[in-house]
Amino acid sequence: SGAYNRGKNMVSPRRAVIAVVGPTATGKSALAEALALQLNGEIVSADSMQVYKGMDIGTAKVPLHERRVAYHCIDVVAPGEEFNAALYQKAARVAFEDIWARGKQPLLCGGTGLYVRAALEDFSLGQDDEGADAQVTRSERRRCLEAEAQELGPEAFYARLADLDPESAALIHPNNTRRVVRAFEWLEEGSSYAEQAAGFDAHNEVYPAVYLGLDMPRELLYTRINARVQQMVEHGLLDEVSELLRRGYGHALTAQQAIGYKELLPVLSGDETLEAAVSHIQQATRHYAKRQLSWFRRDKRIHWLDARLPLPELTSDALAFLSSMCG
RNA sequence: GGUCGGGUAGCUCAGUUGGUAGAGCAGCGGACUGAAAAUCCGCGUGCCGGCAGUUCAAGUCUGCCUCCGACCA
Repeated sequence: SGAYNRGKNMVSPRRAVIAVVGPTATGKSALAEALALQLNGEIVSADSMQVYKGMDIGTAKVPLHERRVAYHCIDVVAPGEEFNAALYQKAARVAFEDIWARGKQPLLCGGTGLYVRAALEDFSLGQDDEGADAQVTRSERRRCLEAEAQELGPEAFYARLADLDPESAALIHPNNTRRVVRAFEWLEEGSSYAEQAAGFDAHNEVYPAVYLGLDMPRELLYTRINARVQQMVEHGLLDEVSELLRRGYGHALTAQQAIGYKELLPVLSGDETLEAAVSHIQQATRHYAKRQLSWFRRDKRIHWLDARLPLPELTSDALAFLSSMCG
């Protein structure tokens, strides 16, 4: 993490990142853009799905022709390519430095809590990969561990971790095989999950930040989510998915995870009606919003704003808070 | 008008030979450090349609009433 400290440069309020966070469909992009216009800023997306090219409608990217400020960390890889929090951490920090170097204000905006923390905090994600070869062996190792988990079954796989590294195992639920896999990876890297977890709550800032959160009553949020999903479909989400399929990304790791994409595959293959898929997408998005809230709610640094307010009012509330923070 | 089904959690339904009810989904809460839009965990009192009867004991049996559905007139 030392690599990312800016050394002698004193941290001044002017150098703080402004972060806009909260659940989906709450108006983060609009607020971030309004603030960017006011503050001579540029936007760094903190969204795990907007990094993928060609996934536009379903990830609610602001359309190119509507963007009034520069965006970063959007469209950085193809849907078939591997991407993760470590790569995001680097990309976001490069973007911050670049924006500051041009005398502008970075605004981090997005709903992927892990990415927000990875960008701003002293967030160790393990050893660096060295070149493309390291990348290959890393995913090979992971596949190996997954195969082992598959073969042994979740209980026995977990028991193996409990044997090798009881402290880490104690922090992970036996059913959470994905975390168990990662715990083995930490061991192979000469550390351990438990060792890392000790610092999880520290919130050591690498980049000082001011956090703005957007939220609204649950019922309204869900109404907005449902409407937005409907709108995405009307704006051609189905075509977007079939285009990704045509380009061979149907089995891409990411496309299979993205809400709004995975649910439309059975529609294209004729196994499900569009109507049914839409309600599945709405459902999944509501669940997602809940998970986002439970991530952000426990972060006491966030200053929450009422997302129901019209944009001008919301913006001036945000600006008032920011100036109170910066003196 | 008659016959047969059915009325149990917000929804779909289970409920064994009578012992005062439980699944899935929805909803709510939580965790989270290299897949994170992922992955995982926790939370189930509801006049069992109503009234009466049989019984020590009724969601469960009987009668009447009521509502929904199908069929017969």
